[in-house]
Amino acid sequence: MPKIVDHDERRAQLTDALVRLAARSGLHSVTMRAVAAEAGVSLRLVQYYFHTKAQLMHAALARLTEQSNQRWAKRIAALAEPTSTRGYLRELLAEALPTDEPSRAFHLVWSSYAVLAMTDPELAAQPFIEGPNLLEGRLIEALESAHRAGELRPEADPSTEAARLLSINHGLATSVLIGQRGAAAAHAILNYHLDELFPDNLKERGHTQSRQDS
Amino acid sequence: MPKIVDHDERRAQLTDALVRLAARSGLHSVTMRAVAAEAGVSLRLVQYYFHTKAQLMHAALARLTEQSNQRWAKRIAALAEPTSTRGYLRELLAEALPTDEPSRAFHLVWSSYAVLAMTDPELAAQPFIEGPNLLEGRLIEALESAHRAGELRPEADPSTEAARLLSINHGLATSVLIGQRGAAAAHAILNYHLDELFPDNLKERGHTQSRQDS
DNA sequence: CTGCTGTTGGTACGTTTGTACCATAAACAT
DNA sequence: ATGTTTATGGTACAAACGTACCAACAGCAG
Repeated sequence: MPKIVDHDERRAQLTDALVRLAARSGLHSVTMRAVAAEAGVSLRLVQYYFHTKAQLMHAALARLTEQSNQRWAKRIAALAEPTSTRGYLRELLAEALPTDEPSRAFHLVWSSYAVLAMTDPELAAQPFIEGPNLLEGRLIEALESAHRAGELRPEADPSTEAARLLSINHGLATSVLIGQRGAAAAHAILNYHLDELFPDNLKERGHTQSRQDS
Repeated sequence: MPKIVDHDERRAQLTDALVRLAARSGLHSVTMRAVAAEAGVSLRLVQYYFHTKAQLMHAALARLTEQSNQRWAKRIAALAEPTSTRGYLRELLAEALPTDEPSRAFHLVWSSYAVLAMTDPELAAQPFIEGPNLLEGRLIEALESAHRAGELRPEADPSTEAARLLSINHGLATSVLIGQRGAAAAHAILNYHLDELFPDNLKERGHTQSRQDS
C-alpha cells in the first residue's frame, strides 16, 4: 500500500479552506473550484475527497462546530482553578463573542449556515445547533450551582437565565458582525447583564473572586 | 401617453414576490426568473422595472424595512391609550419576534440580508439596519420615561437596557427561526426579562396597569 | 384610421455552476 | 521492479444564471 495519506487530515485542509473562503467572501461564493483554489489543490482533488458539494458543505459545518467546541474546552481548561462563577461565565461568553478574528470568522460562517438551515430541511437536520446547546448545558450547570450557593436572586430560574444569556450573547454577536456595535460595547453590555445577574448585595462574604479585569 | 401604470405599485408587487419567495426557499434561490414566476409575470417585466439584479435586491430590502416600520407603527397605534410602559414594550417586542407567519418571513429574509451584508460592502452601506435602530430609539425613549417615573431599578441605564432588550430579542428570534425553541418559550423568556426589568416591589402604588394577559 | 409610445412576451448569448470522465504522473510498500 | 494508491491535468456537458435584443400588442393623439 503506497502513499499513505491521512484522509481525515486532507479533508480538514479542504474544509478549512472552505471556512476561510466563506469568512472572507461569504458562503454564497463557495464553489468547488473556489475551494480548490483556496486550498491550493486541483478541483479534481476536492471531488476525490468529497464526491458531492453537499458532502463538502456538511463536513465543513461539522468541522466548524468541532473546532468551536475545542476552543471552548481549551479556554475553560486554561482558566485558573479558583474562579468565581461570574468569571467563569464571562470567560465562556467572551469566546462566544466575535471579538478576535478567528471567533469572528466562526460566527460569520455559522450564521451563514444557520440562515441556510432555515429553509433547507436537510441542513436543519444536521445537529450543528449542538454548539449553542453544549454551551447552554454548561451555562445551566454553572448557574444552578451559583443558585444553590445563593449568589443569584432567589427567584431566579437557572435554565431560563441560561437561555437569556445565550440569547443576549447571540444578539450581541450578530450586532457586532453587522457593524452595528463595536466589540467593546458588546462586552460592556454583557458585563452589565452579569452585574445584574450577580447582585453586589448578595456576594458580600469574602470571596476570593477579586481579580477584576475590566 | 397610453397605458398609464403606477410604476411604484408594480415594483412593490415584484419585491413582494421576492420576499415571499425568499421566505419560502431562501434568499439564495432568488433569481430573476424565479421572482418573475412568483409574481406571475414574465422575466422581461422584471428586467423592465429593475435593470439589474442588484437593484431588485436593494429595492426588496428597502421595502422590507419599510413594511416592518409600518407594522410597528400600526401596532403601537392600535394599542389602547392607557397602557403601562411594560405593556408597551411587550407589544413592541412581540412584533419583533417571529411568532406569526408574516413576522417569521420578515425575520428570515432580514437575517439572510444581514448575513449577505457581512461580506458585501455595498449591501452593508445600505441603511437597512435602521429597522432595529428605529426600534432601539423607541425602546430608549420608553425606558427613559419609565426610569424617570421610578419604575426601573435606580441603577439601571436606559440606553444599555434598550440594547440588552434588543439583543435578547434578536437572539430569541433566531433561535425560534432555527427551530431551537418554540414561539411560546421565546415569549416566556421575554416576559421573564421584563419581570426583572420592572420589579414588583417598586410598582406597588395603585397603578392602573392591571390588565395582565399572560 | 394612422402612427407613436408605453408595455409585454419570447428568445438567445456568454458565463459559471456541479458533476463526470479519461489519461497520466508521482509516491511508496512489497 | 511491480503494483496500488494518491494527485493532477484537461476536457466536457447539461443546467441555470444575468443580461441583452427583437418582435408584437395596447392605448391614446392626430
